Amino acid sequence: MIAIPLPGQPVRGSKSGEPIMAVFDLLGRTWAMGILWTLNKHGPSTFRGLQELCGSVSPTVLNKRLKELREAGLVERSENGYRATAMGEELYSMLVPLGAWSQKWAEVIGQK
Amino acid sequence: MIAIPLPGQPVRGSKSGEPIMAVFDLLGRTWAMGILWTLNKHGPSTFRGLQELCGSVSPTVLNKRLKELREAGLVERSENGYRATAMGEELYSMLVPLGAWSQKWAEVIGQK
DNA sequence: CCTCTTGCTACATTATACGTAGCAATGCCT
DNA sequence: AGGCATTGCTACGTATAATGTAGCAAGAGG
Repeated sequence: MIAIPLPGQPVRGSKSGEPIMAVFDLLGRTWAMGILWTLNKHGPSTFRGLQELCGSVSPTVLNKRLKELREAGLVERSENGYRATAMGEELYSMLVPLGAWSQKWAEVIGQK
Repeated sequence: MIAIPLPGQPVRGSKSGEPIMAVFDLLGRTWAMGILWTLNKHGPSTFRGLQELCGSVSPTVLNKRLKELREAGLVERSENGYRATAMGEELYSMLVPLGAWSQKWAEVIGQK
């Protein structure tokens, strides 16, 4: 198994070690952005809570993603379950514009 | 093979059909963001040119991603090779802040 | 002790990604 | 026309990742 993507190391998808490529690797795994999105939108959640909020995520993948996100310092465990760290919230805030963009994109694609 | 992720349909990672989930699926595949990033940073590139710029992408994956990105209306073919569409550039502009964030993240992680 | 919830792990199946090889088409150049 | 280089892929075998169902160990509450 390839390691959890961290800056300064070759990652799945790129061998340059550029931080942005580590981010792309980290986020470019099933449910990674979805989990970050959900955690920030709904606040802290338990493992099972996240499973329900995400709807169709298998516990295997959820567990892997949570481990990776925790190791990357974006998610941590609290008394209320998993929650985003300050870094995680910052990253989330950069994903937020994607939400609005995706609506627009949906319209454009739909018109084809 | 699951279809190319489009809004309004269940996608890999989510069955809700929300556009944002389609975006997460589309971008959450190896090299998808990397290609978008490279195309916008270096301008239009040929297939082989992209292969070199990306460094370690296999033609199989590059071809798949390009097909998906074209179908999603983010990339198109021009006389100078592949290039980002207006929509693609817009999406790219939302990824740009990630570049700066990733530098900061690299420092924080590195200090551990 | 029994039951419920939580946070996982096991395992078998399917889907993706990787990497090397190479082919068909086009554009030179002689 | 013949030969060579470049481009945009496709084939194919292997390796890695994701899915989905089942279920177990630990803790809380009665």
